[in-house]
Amino acid sequence: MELSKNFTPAAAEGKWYQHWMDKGYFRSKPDNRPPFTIVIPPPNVTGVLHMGHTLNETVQDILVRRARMSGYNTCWVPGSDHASIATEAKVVNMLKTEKGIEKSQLTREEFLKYAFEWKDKYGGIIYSQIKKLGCSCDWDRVTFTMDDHYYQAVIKVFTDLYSKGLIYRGARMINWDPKAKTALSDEEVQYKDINGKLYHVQYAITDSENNLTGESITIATQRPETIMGDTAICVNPDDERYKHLAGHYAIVPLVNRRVPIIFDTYVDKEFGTGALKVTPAHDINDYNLGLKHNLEIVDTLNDDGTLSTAAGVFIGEDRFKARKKVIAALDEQGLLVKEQEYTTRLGYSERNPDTVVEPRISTQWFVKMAELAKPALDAVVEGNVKIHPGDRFLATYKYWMENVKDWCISRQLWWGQQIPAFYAPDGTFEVAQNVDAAIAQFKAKGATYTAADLRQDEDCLDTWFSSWLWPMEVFNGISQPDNEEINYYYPTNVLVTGQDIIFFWVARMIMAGQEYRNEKPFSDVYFTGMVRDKQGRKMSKQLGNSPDLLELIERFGADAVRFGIMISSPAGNDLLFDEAALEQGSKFNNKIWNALKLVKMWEANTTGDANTAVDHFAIRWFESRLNEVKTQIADQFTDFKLSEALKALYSLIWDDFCSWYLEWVKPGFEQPCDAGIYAKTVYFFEELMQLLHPFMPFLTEEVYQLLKERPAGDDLIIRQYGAPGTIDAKMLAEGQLAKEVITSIRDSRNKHQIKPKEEIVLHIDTLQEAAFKQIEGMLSKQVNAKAINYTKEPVAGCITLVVQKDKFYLGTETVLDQGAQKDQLEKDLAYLQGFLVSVEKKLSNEKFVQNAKPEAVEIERNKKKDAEAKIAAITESLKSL
RNA sequence: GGGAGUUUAGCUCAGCUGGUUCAGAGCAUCUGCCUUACAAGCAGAGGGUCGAUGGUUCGAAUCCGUCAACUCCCA
Repeated sequence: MELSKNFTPAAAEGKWYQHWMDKGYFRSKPDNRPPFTIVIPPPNVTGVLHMGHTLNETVQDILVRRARMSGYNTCWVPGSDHASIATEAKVVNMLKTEKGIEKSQLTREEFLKYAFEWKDKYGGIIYSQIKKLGCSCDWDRVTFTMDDHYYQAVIKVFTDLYSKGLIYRGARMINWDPKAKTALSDEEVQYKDINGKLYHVQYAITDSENNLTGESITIATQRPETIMGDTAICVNPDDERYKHLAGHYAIVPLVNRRVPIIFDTYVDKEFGTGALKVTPAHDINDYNLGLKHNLEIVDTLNDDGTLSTAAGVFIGEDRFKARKKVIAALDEQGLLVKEQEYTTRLGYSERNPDTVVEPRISTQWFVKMAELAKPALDAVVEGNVKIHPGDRFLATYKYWMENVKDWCISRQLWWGQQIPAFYAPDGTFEVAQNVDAAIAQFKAKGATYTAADLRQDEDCLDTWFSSWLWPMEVFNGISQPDNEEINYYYPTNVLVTGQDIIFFWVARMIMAGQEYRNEKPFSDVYFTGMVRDKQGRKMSKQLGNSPDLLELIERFGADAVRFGIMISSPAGNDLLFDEAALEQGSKFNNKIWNALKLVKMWEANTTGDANTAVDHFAIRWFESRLNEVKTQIADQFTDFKLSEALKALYSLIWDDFCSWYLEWVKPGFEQPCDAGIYAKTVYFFEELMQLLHPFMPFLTEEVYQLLKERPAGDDLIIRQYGAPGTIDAKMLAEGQLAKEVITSIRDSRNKHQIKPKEEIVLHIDTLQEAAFKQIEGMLSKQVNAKAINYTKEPVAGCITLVVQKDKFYLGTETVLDQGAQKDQLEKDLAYLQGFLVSVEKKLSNEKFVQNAKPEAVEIERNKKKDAEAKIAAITESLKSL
């Protein structure tokens, strides 16, 4: 069969993915093999694949494919999460722009119907993209966090934790997203440095009798629009400036509220004016002060970020517009003393990045974390769950777990699991899996209600409250504990994810696993870095520096994309994405393709018996080299050093196999290929494709199938790895010597400007003639020598060079520049002499000889001997010039 | 403000518990080649005071202290 000039990825990708699917190779059912399980970090159902996913999925596919070829029953579960805030925002937006419907016009049921329609329409896009990448997920297992069984599992866990006292409802200061009108957890707030202003505002003072003293106190605030919510002024008790104000009051401007002056060491004397206005409803620290000093709480904001009636002024104005108006009003009244530039950090909503989060007091549902965190912390600290790379993230994990705060899990949204709390008209409530159970619970307490009397909590649960069950519930491990699958697949083997969700997700999954199965959810966590552009900037839609993945696959092929992303991705480090790496990948494709073409050319013209053992230097050498790399790669996989494993393979294939091995066994022009050598070469090629398969599945399968006729079912994807054979160190050293000799001679030819086509005569002065005799054929071909002679004397009129301890003389037609030759040799000599001096210095140092390990001393002695021998060789050569 | 990490060739990074000619790889650069698998290629080459500075040691890119720059996480 005629092979195309270059490898064409698109055809191979479609063909083999379909073949693998048809054969059911991705499907997994429990059997008696050991399982290797990975659950995909569920992407957002409305999302499309970006570079971060690509890196993630590629890593997972590499691990899964390698495990599949190593005797494991591999199961990679795909799926997505419902992403409540993001999806609800998209659906709301779509309803408004496409249908002109406001969310407020719809009932919950109607809205959810639209949301599910949206999900059905867009939810599958990401799966087809993951397939394009070649990922070998078990597509019969696609799971969605709003599937019926999953929904039930979440409700079950909620009611269970509630009954254990681990979930409670309470009023707390929470992070409020005024755009989405929902609470956020601490992890959903992102802080940014902002240039703001500090406004110094004067408050009049009254004494305890409510008489103006004529004095005033100046506070500094970043948020003048909240002063209408002030319920105290706080100063440090040690601050001499304010000591006399004990028992006095201040008058809040604009609203003329009389508030006490309180004293607390919390206030920093140095900051601002040393006087703090306290607004318990709108600042977490003020809130805590308020609790301590029993202050009134005046909430001056509505849920959409506008001023409430409680503010008294500028009612209905947006908080930022109100700020400007308050400043103007204060200025007008002469109360604004000064404005000061000030850098501060503001919290923004993760899901609405342009929206400043508002601290707000509200009644929400919380998970008590301390108790759940303990076993989850131990699991990691004791090494039961191993984090890669190294302990870099261990410290972060530990810190968070030891200082964990309660988790706010209620969201004022509809798209998600509705909180199963049922309220009676009198305000009492029961948490139960459904309304009937709630009625029964009420009844047990002596209250009789019908379903119509009860009202279910309007809010839904945080998406992470469903995601934390992912490794269990994808196998129905919560909804049907102890089913065959959960017992077989759980705990899973590896979780591959971005380091940015260590708290959102990883920590909480470990908590849930420990709580519900008393077992870790996975043995290893592999954190990938962030994908950045080549200038090191994060990829983002705003910058437009995020490439279109499908377009990249179209241009370079999936294998090249996988190669490019893995080769530049050392474990845990950020990845600087550069198309040059993908180009390198497609060149690698092509290199392998051409090697295949070369080998196929030999196939048609072989001679001899393929079954006769062949004793060829190149074969013996490559066998050892292959085994060496196999062993190395096995270790690298154990350490999750995938990038290094790929580099090792790249070099093994390109340099050792293509540049050396194939050249060494290549038959002469129009000569037949020895059948034994041919068979061995095909075998090596297969082994290489097998090792590379997890990284570049399509190309390797294609080449494997083309190398020879295969019976049905002989597919590379399921071919099992054999144990690495023996590594012959002597063989490796001889191969190394051969390569070095060839390279040095070629270098000499180059330096002396001998045309590639010109043949030389090679004279070798060596003590190990036998070693060179066995490689004469390949040696003369590689340096273009017409004859090889052995000598014990310098050969006049030749280029002289020394490799290790052997001397080589190149006889040539070209007239040589003796001066240049001499210069080169003298340079080498000078270097060696300097080196010798340093070694001798070391050896003459008594302390070194006494203290160093005997091996180290021995090594130095050998270095000395080697250097002396080389110096002798070069000196001799110089004499002959 | 608290914590963690990084700093090695023009770029991206390897270099494990100090000791082989230890200063490496890939990409980029330069030179010579259309050699009958591959010019998306072949054959070669050049390039670095290992962030700075002290110390430990017979010996430091490697261990310790201080400083500087950058990155990330947390408040």
